[in-house]
Amino acid sequence: MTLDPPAERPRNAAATKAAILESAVVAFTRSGYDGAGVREIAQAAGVTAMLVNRYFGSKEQLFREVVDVVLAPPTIVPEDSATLAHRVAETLTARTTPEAEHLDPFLLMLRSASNPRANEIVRAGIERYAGRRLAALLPGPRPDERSELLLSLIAGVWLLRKVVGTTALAAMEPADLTRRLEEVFGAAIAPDPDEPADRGRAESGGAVE
Amino acid sequence: MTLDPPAERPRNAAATKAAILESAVVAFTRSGYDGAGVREIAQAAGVTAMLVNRYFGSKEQLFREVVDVVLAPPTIVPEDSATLAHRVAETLTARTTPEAEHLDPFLLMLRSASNPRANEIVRAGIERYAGRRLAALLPGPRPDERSELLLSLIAGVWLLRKVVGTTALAAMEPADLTRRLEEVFGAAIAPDPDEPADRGRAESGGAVE
DNA sequence: CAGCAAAGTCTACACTCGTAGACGTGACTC
DNA sequence: GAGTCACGTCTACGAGTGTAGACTTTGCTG
Repeated sequence: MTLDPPAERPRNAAATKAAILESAVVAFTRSGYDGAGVREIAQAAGVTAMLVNRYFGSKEQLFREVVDVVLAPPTIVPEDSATLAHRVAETLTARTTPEAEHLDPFLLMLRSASNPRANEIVRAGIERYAGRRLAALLPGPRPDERSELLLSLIAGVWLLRKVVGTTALAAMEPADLTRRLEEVFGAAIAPDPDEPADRGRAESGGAVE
Repeated sequence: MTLDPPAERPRNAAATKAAILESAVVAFTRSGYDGAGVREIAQAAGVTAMLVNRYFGSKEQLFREVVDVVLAPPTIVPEDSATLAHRVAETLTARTTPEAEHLDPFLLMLRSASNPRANEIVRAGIERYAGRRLAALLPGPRPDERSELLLSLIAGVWLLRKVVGTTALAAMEPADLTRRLEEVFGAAIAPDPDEPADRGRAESGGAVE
């Protein structure tokens, strides 16, 4: 758990700032941008609310840094695009079981979608990190469209299975769900469903930097 | 548009209550449960904030009625399960184009997901209306699982394409998106991907490993 | 036309939120 | 060991929220 009891930290700006940031990640992921209060974040970090604004300028700036921190490391680490659908399906299933308490970036996105400012910050982050990184793994034309489509499907499963918590989907047998999601994701990222192959073929293999 | 200018309505309890409810549908769908204020809802209906509580008891009760009103009519009206994937894909694509301003129940769900109370109300509504109705159309075993899975995928597309607004997905060619979504949805609701057909058929024994 | 219950409004309360400025206090340097 | 500057806290403000009770006005009915 990331719930430190007030750990009597000696005075250290860097450590305190890191503690606040970590606490903010937890709070924003659990309650969303509007749902998490500055005082609550500060208390979990063992400081006062004012220090949050002193180090991060404002709640919005803090959220911006949280999004960066959370989206920067690769969430999905696929080795090759062949087994991508399977691996994503497997990971997603595991992280969205009722018992799991994984703090996923998707939760942060879902729970902050109601606030327009936070939403815009998340959108920029998604495109800059997850979308681009995923698109680089997809062969065929228009990889960005298929990568964002895959992200959207993943987000949807997170939403209904873990946030909203609809019963049938939440209680679904992991093996069954994984197998079915693999089919679904495969259809989403397949190079071409049935359209002629000449459209936008030029950029195949164009690795991003 | 549902934005009435204060239309000088004569005193009529039923009409006023209906106006408040309609205004609440718009406000909650646009801003979510927390984002929409009682005063704002009342003003759009041409009344004072107090009247809202007088007629609906509380904001939460109002939201409950809104969810009922919004989820009761069938959003997706498929004739048969064969063309279901295609029709859903088509409708979803049309409603999530950047130009469209359709107030969809999915938006209400997405934007209210951050609030636990509202979330629970939405969950109950989804299961009671959309999930059950959709499941009735799906042949094969465990239709509830596949119906909720389809709903989750739809929600995900709504989220990224219309709420978050990621660029590639939002700008995607409607025909391309429809075609691809049809494949995806087809994989989600297909009676059985590759598992033997005897599983889940006889659930009286409950021998699910 | 008069009366009266219903429809609608006004004022106000208790609370939470993010944030600004003034004020202690700790740890490191000479 | 004393000075000093960064680190951290305290008090408080202004705006916003949902809601309760007392008040006023309207439309219907006799």
